[in-house]
Amino acid sequence: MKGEAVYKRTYNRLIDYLNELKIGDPLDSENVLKSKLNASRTTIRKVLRDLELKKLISIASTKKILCRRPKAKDSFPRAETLSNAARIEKKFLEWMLRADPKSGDIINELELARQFGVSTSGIREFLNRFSRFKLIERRPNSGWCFQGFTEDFALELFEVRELFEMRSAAAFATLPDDAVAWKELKALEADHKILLRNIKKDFHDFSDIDERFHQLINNASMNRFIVDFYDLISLIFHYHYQWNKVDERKRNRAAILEHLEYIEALFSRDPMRIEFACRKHFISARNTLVSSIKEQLTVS
Amino acid sequence: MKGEAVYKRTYNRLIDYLNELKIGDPLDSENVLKSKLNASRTTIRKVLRDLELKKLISIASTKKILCRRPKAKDSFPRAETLSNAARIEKKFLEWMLRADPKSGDIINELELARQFGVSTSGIREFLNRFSRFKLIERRPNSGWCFQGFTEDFALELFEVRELFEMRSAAAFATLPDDAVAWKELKALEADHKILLRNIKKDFHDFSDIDERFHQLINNASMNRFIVDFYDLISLIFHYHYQWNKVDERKRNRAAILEHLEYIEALFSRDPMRIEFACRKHFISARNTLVSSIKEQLTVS
DNA sequence: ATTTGTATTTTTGCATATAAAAAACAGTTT
DNA sequence: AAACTGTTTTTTATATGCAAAAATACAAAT
Repeated sequence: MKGEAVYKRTYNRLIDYLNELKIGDPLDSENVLKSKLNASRTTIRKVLRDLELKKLISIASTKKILCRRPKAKDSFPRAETLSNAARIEKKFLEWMLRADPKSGDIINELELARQFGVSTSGIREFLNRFSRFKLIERRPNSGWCFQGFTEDFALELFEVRELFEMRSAAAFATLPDDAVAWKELKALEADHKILLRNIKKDFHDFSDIDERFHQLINNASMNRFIVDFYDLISLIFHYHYQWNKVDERKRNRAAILEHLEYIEALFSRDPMRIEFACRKHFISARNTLVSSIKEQLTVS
Repeated sequence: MKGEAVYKRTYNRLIDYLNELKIGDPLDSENVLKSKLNASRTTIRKVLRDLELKKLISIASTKKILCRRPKAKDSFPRAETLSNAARIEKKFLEWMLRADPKSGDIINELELARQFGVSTSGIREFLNRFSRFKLIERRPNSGWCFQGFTEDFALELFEVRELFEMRSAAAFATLPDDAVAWKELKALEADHKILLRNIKKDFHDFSDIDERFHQLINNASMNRFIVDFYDLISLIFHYHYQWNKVDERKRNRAAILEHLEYIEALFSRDPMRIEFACRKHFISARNTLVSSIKEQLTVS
């Protein structure tokens, strides 16, 4: 009744591990595997036994050796390695995109459970965790009320985002010269330039690079609350990118240019320049988000 | 299996309602009672039937009338009107104060469930909700790891708190003259002055007035994320006030004076004065918190 | 000292069961 | 027909059950 996601995940990891070996090579001890694969010895042992049954390895009391190269189909499908909780999260986000619930809509645990084919307790636990994003609100003894991704929501989100990132960017500028963050920023700058050259076909890749960039800056704050808040931003952007396709290439190109200016400002370590570039970027990012919300509202 | 907290709470509320009536008066209809007492009609009906059995009221198909005045012992004890979830929260906070878990300590659901005399699912749901405060962290397939109320934690908390409140205070200053917040601020100012006069005996009341004051300011931000963050601040202060008793009167007196200066600055609507007073208050508040954490560390 | 075999105990993750509460439905009465 | 009450259906809050995974223990082997 617990699902076997951990077992399958560990199994796949062990296969990946075997792929690094040559036939005849000995495997690490159970305890070493345990820490390498991040599972309990109990699970490791179960996997090892099953791999022996499949003649992938041979276990002779003291030494385990690889017998044949694993094939692709020796692994479990990735979907089966997801925990129930992860699966529910995925389904819920997909459902949100499809059903596009509006402010005031009520969601009910039983209905979602039926729709997703999982138990109510799973749904309940997920909604409880998800509520930290303030997109849903519990009504005691009744259901959950959808708060809607409204213009107000976006503006409040951006207010905090800007507040946090201005602070983080300032902190970034004071990092010591040998901090790894500078190297990562250099690498990101290069990636931005490459993407800018290939913008015609690769403009979709921006969302990824955008997240990496802002996350890098926010991490410089060394503040768990600021870093944590970026989870919400990521979620919203992931969600929002799904429906705002108009002018995407043009918008992304403009954003890359802003990022490059922002990066240059960071390298200059000049607080005024940083503040200026950061604020400029946020103004256009906010406008993009807000206008796409308004569009969405007129569509539906 | 659901507990009868809602029933008992509604029962008590209905008793309170009856206390407003004279013997022989008719009660409102079920639907009116439903909205007055904030419960479903189902629950209202159950309570009404039970009150009839106890001869407090008489129900004649169409009209319900009060038969005798309710006595104090007709109500249920307040403790029984708490939901299971609320009870667990209370117990957990008490437990935290007593056990004073340190960074790295592991808490386990089963153990807490046994200790609190509730089911593991109740504990699990609570811990899930509580984790938003970042004081505990889930270890998948293992327990929960206590993060500890360390100096770092306090500093990060204060960084965000200051960032938010500076913003809120600035927003407060731009509220229109007729906003209720100004009246509430006036009232709070008076309360501060009264408390200052009676500081010798009433210094304990400061914690309450402190929360009201900062909450009022933060509400002016009109930002759900900023307002929400104050839940964490409240929790931490409630928790922290329990063990830092040294110099409490002196500290509170100083804080009241800072508040009064801060309030005056708000009334002046001068951004510079506000920023100055706000920052000054936070510096001493942070020092108080940090030094009491250090003290706590040396004690244990 | 590190590994493994084996057995046992504990704890987690998830599903299910059930009483309480809410919501929906259907008559009545005014 | 609007407001009220009686009845039935649906949903939530919580406890319980159980398989999977983790943790523990210890002797035997290298």
